[in-house]
Amino acid sequence: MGVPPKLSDAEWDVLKPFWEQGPLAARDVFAAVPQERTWSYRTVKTMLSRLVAKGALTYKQVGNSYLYRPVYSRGEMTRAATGSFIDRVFDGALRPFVAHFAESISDEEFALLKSEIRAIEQRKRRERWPINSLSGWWQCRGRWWRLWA
Amino acid sequence: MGVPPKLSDAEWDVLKPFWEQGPLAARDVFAAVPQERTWSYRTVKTMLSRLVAKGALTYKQVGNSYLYRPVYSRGEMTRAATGSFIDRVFDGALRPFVAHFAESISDEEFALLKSEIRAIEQRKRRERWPINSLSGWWQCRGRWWRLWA
DNA sequence: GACAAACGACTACACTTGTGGTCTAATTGC
DNA sequence: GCAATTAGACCACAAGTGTAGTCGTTTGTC
Repeated sequence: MGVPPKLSDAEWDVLKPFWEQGPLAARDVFAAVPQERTWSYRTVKTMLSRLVAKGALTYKQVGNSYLYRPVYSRGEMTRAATGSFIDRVFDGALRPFVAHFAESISDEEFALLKSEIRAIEQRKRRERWPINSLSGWWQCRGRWWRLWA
Repeated sequence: MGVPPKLSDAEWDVLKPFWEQGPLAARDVFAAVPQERTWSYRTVKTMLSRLVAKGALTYKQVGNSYLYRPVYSRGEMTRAATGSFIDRVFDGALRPFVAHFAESISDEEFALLKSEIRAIEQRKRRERWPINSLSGWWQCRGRWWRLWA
């Protein structure tokens, strides 16, 4: 529980792979981080520790390394981020945000927006973001480890 | 010229009054800043200097004080901020942003969004944000000063 | 003309962020 | 069993941010 913490730019890049790939060890995150970020492995480690300190990640010891896992779903994090962004830039007012947003996009994007709206209207389904399909097991060092008992 | 700089949370609060009220002196900004910010006048001064250093404000000496003026319009700043936000949180992809956004809002907000879209579709006007109506003159210390010759 | 008020310049200082290094203990390969 | 690798713990350091203080000069007021 609690509220999703605010993340910096770099921290978002560290967190995103988790939502796509499930729980990861430090070395996996290092491999998954965007190439534009020419980070050293150490830097990734620092990021992970900070994200744990902030409450965005938890970890579980597996063998002699940590397997990290996000605390919040992508939906929760983006919802919080979008909210605080609108607060900061638009004083929390949705209307100018929408107005500005809808105006600054291209015609194609605008068409996309409309069709998206229509689609959402029709099927009001949840779970648009792929939720980590955690199998509950993880292979490492030739063994299988049980996760999140 | 140039690209709008990135602003911190507090800096947005300092900049907003300019777009609503036109050029301001430090004391006016101090008066205009949201009350939640229980800033000292000194803090506002520091913010102003930093915004000048960042290229978000310019100033002109008027009497013995500075009259500050934003370099970019609100539209330019919000466009830049929205872009970098979508980059950070949604990897620059508009579609998930729209999808997420449209899904996380309430029914009323959703209706508002649709009506806004329809309105925008009909009158594709520019200038949604009130542009500073700079008179070119400013009163201070009992005299009128010519601005931005 | 003197003095207080106001203003800009410069300084301070703790916290966060971006980036990465050292040290030591555990693990693994041979 | 021992050396090489790898992991986590802890440390470093510059830039940016939030918040404000001091100092010297200008200016409005009496």
